[in-house]
Amino acid sequence: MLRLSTKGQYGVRAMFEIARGYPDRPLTIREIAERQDVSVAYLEQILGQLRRAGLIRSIRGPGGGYLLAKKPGDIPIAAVLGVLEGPVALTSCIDPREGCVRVEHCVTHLLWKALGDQIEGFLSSITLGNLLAGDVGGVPQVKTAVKRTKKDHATQ
Amino acid sequence: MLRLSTKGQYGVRAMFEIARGYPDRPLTIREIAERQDVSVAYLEQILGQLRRAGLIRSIRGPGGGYLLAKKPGDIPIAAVLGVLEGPVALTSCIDPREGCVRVEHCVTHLLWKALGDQIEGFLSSITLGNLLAGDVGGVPQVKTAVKRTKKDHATQ
DNA sequence: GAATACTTGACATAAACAGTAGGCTATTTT
DNA sequence: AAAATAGCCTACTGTTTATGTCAAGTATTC
Repeated sequence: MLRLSTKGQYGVRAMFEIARGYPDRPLTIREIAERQDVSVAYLEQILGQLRRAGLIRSIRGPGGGYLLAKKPGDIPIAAVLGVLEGPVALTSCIDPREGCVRVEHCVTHLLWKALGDQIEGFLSSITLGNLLAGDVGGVPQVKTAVKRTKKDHATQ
Repeated sequence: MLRLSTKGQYGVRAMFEIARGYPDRPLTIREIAERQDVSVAYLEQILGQLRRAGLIRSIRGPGGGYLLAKKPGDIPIAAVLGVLEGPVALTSCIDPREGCVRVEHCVTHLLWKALGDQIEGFLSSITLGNLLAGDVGGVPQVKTAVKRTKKDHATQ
């Protein structure tokens, strides 16, 4: 369940490659494609989206390529995925572009909303900088996001 | 990004309806279908899977219908979705049924793994019982799951 | 002005999703 | 026993989305 599209995956991996060269060395599409084993043509599409969104910038002509538009630490994974796949919207019920016709009847609405926020929060908390440093998954398990009965106070 | 299939959504909603009748009143497919506005034929498939997985049990003949096989508090949402959609596997890289050919090269592997665990943990922490009680999303934002570098101390 | 590299949009294919259809079996009621 | 009720099972199909490919063009540098 909940599979991420390859587009999103490739996008993140491409950004990672570009980040490695930051700040001086522009990477050509060809280099990225080879290192991450993705077709050049497909990458063009992906990088195009990311560029238009302002996450990277391109330099044309010989010696050109792609560069990050900001510092790696300022680019959360959520931003990359947001550009390539739109907002986290587990159900059409939640999607801001559609809306829920039956919010008040929809018991599960809150559930999907909460999970979506959880995911969004997680992806926002991790930047390309973290990825470069290998700073991922430091906290294996997070406390439950359910408010249990009053007596159980969050220990953290 | 990360859309949940309707099958999973319907499944959870159906389980919720069944849970409302717990423990005495069996619900017919027809009732569930009407209340949750899903086709009977489609629901049959879904409930069949849930039944074979042991989450619900059925009673045939007049007066029959579906009942929860356990207490609502013992059925986490993760179990329902797991049956209907398989394990959380954001990437084929993570899917236990496929496996990753390039684990050590795959920088993002850890990232997807961590996110998957996060989601799994969340969905495991919420049961049908919580849903019945409206106990969802009590904690809107969870602390970041990334261990930041020492110099950048989290301001919040 | 030639080489390099990015830009754009149309198109092809395959897989997954979402749902339908139809017939069958079990149980209860009359 | 017959009829009515309710679940059980499998196959099929239309639609959408994902995943790319291809071809032709534009900008920049050497």
